[in-house]
Amino acid sequence: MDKAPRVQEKSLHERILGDIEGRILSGEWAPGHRIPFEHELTQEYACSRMTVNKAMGELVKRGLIERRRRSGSFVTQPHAQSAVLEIHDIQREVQALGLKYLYRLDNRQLRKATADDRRLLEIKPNAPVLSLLCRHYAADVPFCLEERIINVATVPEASDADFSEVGPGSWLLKMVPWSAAEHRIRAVAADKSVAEALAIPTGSACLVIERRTWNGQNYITHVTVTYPGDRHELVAQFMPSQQM
Amino acid sequence: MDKAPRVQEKSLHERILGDIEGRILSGEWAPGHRIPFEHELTQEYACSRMTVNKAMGELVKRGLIERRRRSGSFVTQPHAQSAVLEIHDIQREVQALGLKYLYRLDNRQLRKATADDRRLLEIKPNAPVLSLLCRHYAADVPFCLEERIINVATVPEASDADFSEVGPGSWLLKMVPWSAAEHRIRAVAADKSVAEALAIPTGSACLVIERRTWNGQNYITHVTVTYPGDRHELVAQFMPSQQM
DNA sequence: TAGTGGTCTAGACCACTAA
DNA sequence: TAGTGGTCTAGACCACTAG
Repeated sequence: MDKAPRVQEKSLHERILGDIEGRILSGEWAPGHRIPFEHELTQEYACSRMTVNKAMGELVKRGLIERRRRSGSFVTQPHAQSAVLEIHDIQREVQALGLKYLYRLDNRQLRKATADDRRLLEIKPNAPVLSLLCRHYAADVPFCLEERIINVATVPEASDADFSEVGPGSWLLKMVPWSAAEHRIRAVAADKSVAEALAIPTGSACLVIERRTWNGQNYITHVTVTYPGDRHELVAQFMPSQQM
Repeated sequence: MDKAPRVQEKSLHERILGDIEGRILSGEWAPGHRIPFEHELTQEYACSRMTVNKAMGELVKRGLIERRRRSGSFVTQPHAQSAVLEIHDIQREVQALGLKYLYRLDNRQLRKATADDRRLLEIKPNAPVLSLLCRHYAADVPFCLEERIINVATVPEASDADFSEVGPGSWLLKMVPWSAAEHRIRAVAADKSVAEALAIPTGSACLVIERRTWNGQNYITHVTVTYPGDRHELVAQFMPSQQM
């Protein structure tokens, strides 16, 4: 079959996807509505079933429809919001703000895992961990405080790195592949030591991001990053999925 | 028996996807590495190009590879961490904790947009907005404070709803389709009015989530939810993208 | 210009399940 | 049992771009 190659047009499956998504988001097709069968769309768009199927598969991934064999495809009920939160490397983050970046290592300690370490990294007693305390500065003002433990068994090279020049976050990102991370985000009042480290009043509101990174077998590292609340903000963009 | 086992076997494109993803995450294929051409994978897996192509397309969406015509497909540089942050309906959130949920509307006002409203919703001067102030309780203790404005032009039904029984969040989720949302997350110290509303000391650290929801054409609503910092935590799980 | 990926076709068989 | 979606095939043409 010949096709008219028109310039600068969306591909057909994108157009089908967009049409249906538009009808759902506009409310024209309410939750529960059965959308046309693949073979009907095949006729409507004068294309093969594979092309329709690709669009439908994407709608499923975006959570807009559910498909049931023998029944058809149905607009889903409104779902919980999920947002994509981008958590950047701190150095990049500061430099993206156009500010001078400075890193400083305050403490470095190679030791046996404490009870806390064991809980955070889920490792055995006496397993070696590298404990780091460091600060990141933006324009010579403390930007955030980083408290990190590294599971040395999973990153043996870490025990040789001194982290006096390069932050452990950037170093790990380059050295270690990881496959999953858990984040916890909360607000806390700065205690005395945090307040001193960040040069803010004791009791100030701080945004704390806790992150634990997993390589598929073990936890690699646990980090707590504390930002002065009035100087930092996390931005998350909801997207149905990835754009096509 | 030669018959395939009842165990749910992955489809072929999922297996290809998993194999390649595994090699990338394990570091076997470092960033910049060129992965086999489609026609090579076609031979390796003894399948058609479409099947390989489906897996490759998914790897692109997950941000693990980049593809260039005439050059091939390459493992991308380590990317910024992105995490999927689920933001739930507050009622569900409280009930999921096994606590009694109570909702209370403190203030409801239909008015012309102020300068602030215009900035937040990107609407014209004097456009009508519905302004709501309400509180959510868990086990009879204030759980969070919700300050919301609704763009009445996009949700005319809102001007008739009184929101004395149902929270505007749940109501909107049911009534209005939306396609995008922006979130801002920060830590702030409770001012006097917030402190009173949440029954916490003035100056306490609070986690603030600001969200603006878009229907593809206009902003529908802007909401600021304030949680006492010591009673709430956001949890985000990193995932490469959507699971297949 | 040659080789890659992007897209699409016109079928096919199968698994699942509502009727 | 019949009809839906899930997956796959063995081609094809085209756009893009490195060489």
